[in-house]
Amino acid sequence: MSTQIRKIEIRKANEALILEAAEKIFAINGYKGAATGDIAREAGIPKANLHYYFKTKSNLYREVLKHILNDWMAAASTFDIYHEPEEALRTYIKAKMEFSRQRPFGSRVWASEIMSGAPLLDNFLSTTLKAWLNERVRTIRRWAREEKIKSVDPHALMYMIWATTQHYADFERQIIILNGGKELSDRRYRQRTDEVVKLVLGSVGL
Amino acid sequence: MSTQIRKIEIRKANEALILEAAEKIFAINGYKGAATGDIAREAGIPKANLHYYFKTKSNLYREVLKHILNDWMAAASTFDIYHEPEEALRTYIKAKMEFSRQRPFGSRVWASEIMSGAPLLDNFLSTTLKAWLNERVRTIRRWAREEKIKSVDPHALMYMIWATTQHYADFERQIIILNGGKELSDRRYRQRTDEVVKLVLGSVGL
DNA sequence: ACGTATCTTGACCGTAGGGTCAAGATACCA
DNA sequence: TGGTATCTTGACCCTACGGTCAAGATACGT
Repeated sequence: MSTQIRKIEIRKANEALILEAAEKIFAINGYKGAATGDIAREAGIPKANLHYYFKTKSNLYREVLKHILNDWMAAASTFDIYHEPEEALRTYIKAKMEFSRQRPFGSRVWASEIMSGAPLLDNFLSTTLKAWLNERVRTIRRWAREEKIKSVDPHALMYMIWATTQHYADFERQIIILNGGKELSDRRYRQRTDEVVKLVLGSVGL
Repeated sequence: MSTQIRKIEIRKANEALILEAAEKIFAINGYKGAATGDIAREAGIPKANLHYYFKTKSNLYREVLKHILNDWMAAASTFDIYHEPEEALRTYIKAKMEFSRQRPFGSRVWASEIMSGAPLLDNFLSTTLKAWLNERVRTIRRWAREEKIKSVDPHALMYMIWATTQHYADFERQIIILNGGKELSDRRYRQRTDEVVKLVLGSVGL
C-alpha cells in the first residue's frame, strides 16, 4: 500500500546484479550446467538471497533470456533506419558487432539455448523473429529486383551476417587465443568491424 | 597376453556407441550439464558399463573432443588441394558445410567448449590451429598481392567462413524453426551451400 | 571342459546443487 | 517509538549425479 521507494530501489539494484551474474554463468556453463550457488557467488550474495529475488533457476533463466531478446531486437531495428542497401547493411552489421562487443555473455546464452534445442526460444523464434526475418528477406529481394545489389539468397545472406557478427562474441576465447592470447583492442575491433562490413557488402556486389 | 579378437571388437563397438551418444549429450547440455547417466541411456547401456569403458566423465569428454578435432582438421586440409583461390575456397567451404551437415553435434561440442573458456582446447588452438590459420592467412595475402582476389583482412575472411559454415550446425534448431519447423532437405542444403560459396567468393571479388 | 580375462549390471556411496525455512536485520510509515 | 513489510542469511532437506564395487555372465585359449 505504501511507496517505499528505497526498498524498491534495493530490489531493482539486486535484481540487476543477479541478472548480470546469471548471464555470465549461464553463458559459460549453459542452463543445466549453471549452479545457482555459482551465480550467487558471482553476484556477491548468499544463495538464499538469490532465491529470494528469483524463486527458481528456471525463472531467473527466463528473465535473462528476456533481457537478451530485448537488446537483440534493439540492434535488429537498426536495419530499417536506412532504405538503401549499403547504409542499411552497414548500420545493422555495426550494431550487431557492437552488441557482440558489449554483451558477449548475452550472445553466448542465446547460442547455448539454441544448441540445447531452444525449448524456451521456440515461441519467440517462430513468431517474432520469423516475422522480422521475412520482412528483411522481402527487402533484400526488392533490392535485388531493383538491381541495387547482386541477386543472392536472402536467408543465406542474413545467416552469414548473424553468424559472423555473433562469432566475435561466442568464439571470443578462440579469437583471443588465435590472436596470441591478447584480446582485440577497441581500435582493432573497430577495424575488424569495418572489414566485416566490407566483406558482406562485397558479397552482394557493393 | 592373448589376442581375443572378438572381445576387442566388442570394446571398439561399445566405445564407438558411447562416444556417439556422448557427443550428442555434450552438444545439447555442455560439459557440466551433461550427465553420464543420460549418455548411458542414450547409448542404451547401464551407467556402470559406461564407466567401465571410460573411467571418468572428463576422460570421455576428452575423447569426444579428440574425435572432433580429427574430423575438423580433415575438413581443413581440403583448403590446400587447390592453388587457385576460387577452387580452394569453394572446396573448403563445401567440406565445412558437409561437416556441419554430418556432424552437427560435434560442431556444437566444439562451440560449447569455446564458450566455456576452452580449458581443454587452449593447447590445440594456440599451437595446431594457430599455425594452420597463419599458413592460410599467408596464402590469402599472396592471392591479394597477385591480384587474384580483392585485398581483404584474411582473419576477417576466415572467421566469416568458419562462423557461417558452423552456423548451420550450431544454430540448426533456429534455422529449422525459421524454416517453418521443417529441416532443410538435402537438395535445399546443397543449394544453400552453393549460395554460401557464392557469397564468400563475392566478398573477395570473385 | 576348465581356467582366465574381459564384460555386464544392480546396488550402493558421498558430494553437489536446487530450493526451503525461520530467525534476525533493515527500512518505512504513523 | 512501535508496528509492519521487505530484506538477509546460515542451516537444513532431498534429489541427482559421478563414481565404485562385487557378483555374475560371456568369450577365449588350451
